[in-house]
Amino acid sequence: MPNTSAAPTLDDVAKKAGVSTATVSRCLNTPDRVVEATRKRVMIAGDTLGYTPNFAARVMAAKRTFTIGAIIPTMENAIFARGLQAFQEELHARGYTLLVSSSAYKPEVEKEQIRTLVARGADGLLLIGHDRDPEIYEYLDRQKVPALVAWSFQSDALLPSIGFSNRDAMRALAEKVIALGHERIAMISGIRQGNDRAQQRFAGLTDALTAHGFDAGALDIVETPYEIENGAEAFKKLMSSSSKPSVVLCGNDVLAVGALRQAIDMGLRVPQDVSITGFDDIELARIVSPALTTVHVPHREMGRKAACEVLAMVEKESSGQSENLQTEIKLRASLGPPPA
Amino acid sequence: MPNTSAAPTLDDVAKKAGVSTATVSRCLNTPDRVVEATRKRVMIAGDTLGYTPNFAARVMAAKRTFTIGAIIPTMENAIFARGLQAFQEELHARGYTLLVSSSAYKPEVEKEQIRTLVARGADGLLLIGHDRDPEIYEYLDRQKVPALVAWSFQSDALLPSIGFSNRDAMRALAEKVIALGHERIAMISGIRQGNDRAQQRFAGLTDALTAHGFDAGALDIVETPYEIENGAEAFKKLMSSSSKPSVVLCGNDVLAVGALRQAIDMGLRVPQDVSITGFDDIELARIVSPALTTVHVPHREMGRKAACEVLAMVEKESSGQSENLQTEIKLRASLGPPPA
DNA sequence: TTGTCGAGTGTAAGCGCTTACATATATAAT
DNA sequence: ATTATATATGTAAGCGCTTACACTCGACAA
Repeated sequence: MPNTSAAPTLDDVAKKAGVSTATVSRCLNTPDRVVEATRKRVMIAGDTLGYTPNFAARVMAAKRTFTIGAIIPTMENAIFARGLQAFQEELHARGYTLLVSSSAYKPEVEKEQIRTLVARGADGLLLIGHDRDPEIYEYLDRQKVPALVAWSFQSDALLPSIGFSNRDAMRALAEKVIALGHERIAMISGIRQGNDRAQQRFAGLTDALTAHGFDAGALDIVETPYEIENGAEAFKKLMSSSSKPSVVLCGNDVLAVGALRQAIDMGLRVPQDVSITGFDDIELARIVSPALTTVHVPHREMGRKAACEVLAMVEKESSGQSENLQTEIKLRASLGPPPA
Repeated sequence: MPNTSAAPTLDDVAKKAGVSTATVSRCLNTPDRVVEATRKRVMIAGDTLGYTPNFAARVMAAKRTFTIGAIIPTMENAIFARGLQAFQEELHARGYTLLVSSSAYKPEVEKEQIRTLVARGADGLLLIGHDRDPEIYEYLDRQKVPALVAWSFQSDALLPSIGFSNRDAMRALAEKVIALGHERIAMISGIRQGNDRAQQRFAGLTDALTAHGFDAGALDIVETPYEIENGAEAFKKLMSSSSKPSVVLCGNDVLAVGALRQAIDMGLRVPQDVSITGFDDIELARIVSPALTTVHVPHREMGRKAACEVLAMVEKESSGQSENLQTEIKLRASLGPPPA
């Protein structure tokens, strides 16, 4: 009795077309190995039946999913959106599908999601940043799932990375700030624990401070999650300290926008009374007024290159080439010389 | 010979623990059907081996994936982010995983992704809006995959929906605008083709215009993709028309922010010279200055309720209840009376 | 004592596909 | 005509898991 109520299977198509299951399978996977007439018959049978291959079955048999998993810290803002979009576009062009999850910046959530994606047969993984439980690296190794890190370049890390030096970028920005004459410098950082980008950005700032004879240890810094409101709150806190900063460097644009908003709400003029800088150069940075001075990250290039490299690893053409992309400082209105 | 190089399977665990595969499976799925001592032994064996169940195999055997798929038009801005986050949180709390793809507002991409998600065994689907090729509904029906629509409420649609009336909401906003005395009204709409939200928002505006004796046919409207730059460009175009509008209603906040930016760049004061409104009330709407008057959509509530309803459908407790959520007009600084 | 029952575990049959290998048929070379 | 070779298709063995069903064994009632 033919399979009627449930979704049609390859077997149904084979019967309908009067061929074996192998032939149907070949029509789908290696069409040039089937003669035109047969293929046509099979395709028609498939179409009339409304056949869609069962993915799980295919995966089991072929041990390949043509799926790449990506775990990003957040989808709530645009920080990773553009890069991920480029990543996905490149994957799609090469016949792969992207599965995305967000970890909400929580290491244990990330860990769980890595396992989930691997269990789902992801052929490769894209992770953000290098700082995580070493157990995870062992696990990936054991499962033989290639993984690549983005948004952070580190040549000596366990995983290859396509990214940029958060440290150098922040240092370069800090140099500009110092060159303008600022001496009362403060920072609003994201939570550094488990986040190497935040750590490196902080380190970049202290590098510059130290290089110019400042006491980096005395740096006024507030550490807070990457949300606009937190940026605002942190800014308020910094401005109420005894040594009001003349410039606040923020760990990313989201925090900077929060700080900016708060500055305006407090009646401060930016940059006449206080300067504010961001990091990442997301769209938001150009939208706010004054526009944010920030570090431009080549998101799309990073996403695209990461996709190429992950696929090269998956297809065993590469064991993982790292690449350090160039960032660029975007000087915009939110940064000016310190008040006289 | 034991399975050494590859990832450990349930069989390996069974051997190591000295039990049958059935028992290992039961330990994982119905632990209370296995006696304490055995279970412990199995768990230890699994842990030492670093065992992770193979998802595809599990799906094949159990015909359930505990996965819900969602296809949203874009991840590039925050329009769907908050609602999706709530959706995902609720799913996670109920033991389901969310798979997200974005269609870039392209119907054919959405179609392909629906097939992909179904093939991957999604137990249920979340879609945005009602306007799509009927073939898709037939397909979902045939595959017996329950689907729910969000971001748009329509009681007579093929699929149940948890959303709000885009038409009523836009109409209400337009009423406010008209009540302020505006007579030269223009709109920047998203692409309406294949997007019922855009269609309905447009219809809401014409409803209000008609109700107040305006000639809705003469409405100055620019249709453009939902990107900030497009909003800016559209605004420029509108302002160069013979009848400069005194207010521009935008199809969403992203377009409105672009328009606002452009207005400022053109030296126009908002709202003294021109008023601008948005739709959706994403974070951005409160960040820009002046803050955007917009329609507040209960994103989180919608996401959470959609999750509950999809799961009810998946678990056959419901055949799909629709719900019309209330929106609210947020009057902020970007809307004022027309210039004298 | 014997029989009944239920709890705990094992056996083995698939789930829907891919693919190595076997087979059949057509074509070319001798 | 015969054999070699290439091309097209079929056969059947899994992939790693779940689960219906069978089995064993001790507790308990008759």
